Amino acid sequence: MATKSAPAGRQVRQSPAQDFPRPFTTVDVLILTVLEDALKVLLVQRPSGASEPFPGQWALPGGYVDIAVDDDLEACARRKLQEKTAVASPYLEQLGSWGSAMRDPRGWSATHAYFALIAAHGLEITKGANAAAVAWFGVDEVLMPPASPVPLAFDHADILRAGVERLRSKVEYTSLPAFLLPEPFTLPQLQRTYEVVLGRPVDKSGFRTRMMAADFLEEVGVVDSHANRPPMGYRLKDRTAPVFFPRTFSPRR
Amino acid sequence: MATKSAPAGRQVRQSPAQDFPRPFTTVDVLILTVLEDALKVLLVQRPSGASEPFPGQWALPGGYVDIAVDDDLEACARRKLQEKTAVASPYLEQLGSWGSAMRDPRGWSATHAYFALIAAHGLEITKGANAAAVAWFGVDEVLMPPASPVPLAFDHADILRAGVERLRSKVEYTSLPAFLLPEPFTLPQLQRTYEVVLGRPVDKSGFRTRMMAADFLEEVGVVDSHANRPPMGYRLKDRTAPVFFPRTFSPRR
DNA sequence: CCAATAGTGTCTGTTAGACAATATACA
DNA sequence: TGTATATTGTCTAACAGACACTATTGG
Repeated sequence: MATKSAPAGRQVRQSPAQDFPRPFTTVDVLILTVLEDALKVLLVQRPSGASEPFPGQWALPGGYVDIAVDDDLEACARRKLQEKTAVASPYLEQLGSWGSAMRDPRGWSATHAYFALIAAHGLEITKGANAAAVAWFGVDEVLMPPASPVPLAFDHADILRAGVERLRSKVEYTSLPAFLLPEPFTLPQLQRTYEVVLGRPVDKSGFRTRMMAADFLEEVGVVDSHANRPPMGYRLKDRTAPVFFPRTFSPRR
Repeated sequence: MATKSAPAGRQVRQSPAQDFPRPFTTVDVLILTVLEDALKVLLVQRPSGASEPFPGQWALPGGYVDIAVDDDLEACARRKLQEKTAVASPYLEQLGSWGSAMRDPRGWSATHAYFALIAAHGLEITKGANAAAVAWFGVDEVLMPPASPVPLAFDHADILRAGVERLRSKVEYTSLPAFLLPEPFTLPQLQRTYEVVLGRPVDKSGFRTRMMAADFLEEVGVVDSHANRPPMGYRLKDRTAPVFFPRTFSPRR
């Protein structure tokens, strides 16, 4: 919001300062969901051409910023998200950036990582244009030490680890897990999602009072049940941002 | 509005997949301190050459990644930090990245922003190599709406705003302000620092029990005082990372 | 009736927040 | 002694955590 805008007309193509060789710039997206009571990440298989780095290995969806198409980094991330899933407007947050001389064998590169939370639903995963395989993997499996059964390309394991850590810590004091469920969802479902992400049980009564006190849910009528009391269905009042709880979940040790 | 001239002709050597024209890559550093009971940011004046963007305006210290010198993004940030201040190992955290077609008149660019917390002390600010002016500015002054008395170059006001917001929110539940003080510091000094960053008073007794419970301070002997009870001096047990408090500061409303 | 899950009530130990009281320096 | 700041103590209302209890469906 710098009020003074520079004259926009000026087109400098080659100011001396730009003689620096440019690193190449990519965007990677961490697409997370909860499926089968586990936190999962969407991975794509890299092309197998001999000149490609990490041929055939699994990697985060992503790729070069296309300055002819992408207005900004977030638009680029949304484009790549759209290419793999048909999800229109998921929760999307910038995770950080990773850049170094060594992370890509082709040269100095920097990637801007985003993470998206989506509802797995009956979601169709669309194969990439180049028919590359796309699939969900349990994050704990992918990150299993010391040797992952699914070794990721580049430094994508670092990025995944950072994303999962960020999610787990934010879940302690935000409503983020609600973005992992399709609407309408019930409070028991939401609680289960919290438990899956946190990896520990959560007290029912306390959970419910917390959620209601945060005032971010909207009743949308009871949902069907099979052989017991039918639960109330809810949806988010605001799907663009999570709410922050004043206290962390369970500091008890 | 993305479809502007994007000549793919800008050839880049190396492997085929990299025919994308590369955005240029910079790193900017938000150097923050508390001085004269106010949160301040270090700004540098841009060169005044006619071919330079935003000539003479104030900006965050930063610049191009030099792939011949910088091993990774953080090393680049530390280098730029070192160029302006002589501070060896301040607290340094990645803030985020900003990239778009419009933020720099010279073309599609992406910057990786870091923020550093340093003790102002009797710190010597070193003028840049090109003798550019360097100075501290109160962040509230720089960000004053609707028209800042110190309009920043590029989208640096956005970056500053994001950094200050991040700091203010983290201060609610971390020991970050301790990195803004020279060691040894006293609890009243630390409390004052919290109050300056948060912009509101903090209860003395509660503050102290909180700090002691977090167990991140080390006594280092009483420090001189002028005409009253001399306070205890402390230093950080670990200068590399802040501690997180289990609860936010004052949810009272 | 029972089984199973949804949802609410109750009790209790802990603690944040307000503020009062005390400690220690110097003049 | 008084003054100024540092540091500790006390009281209370609020609340998290544990868990028991009630509610509502189908069979």
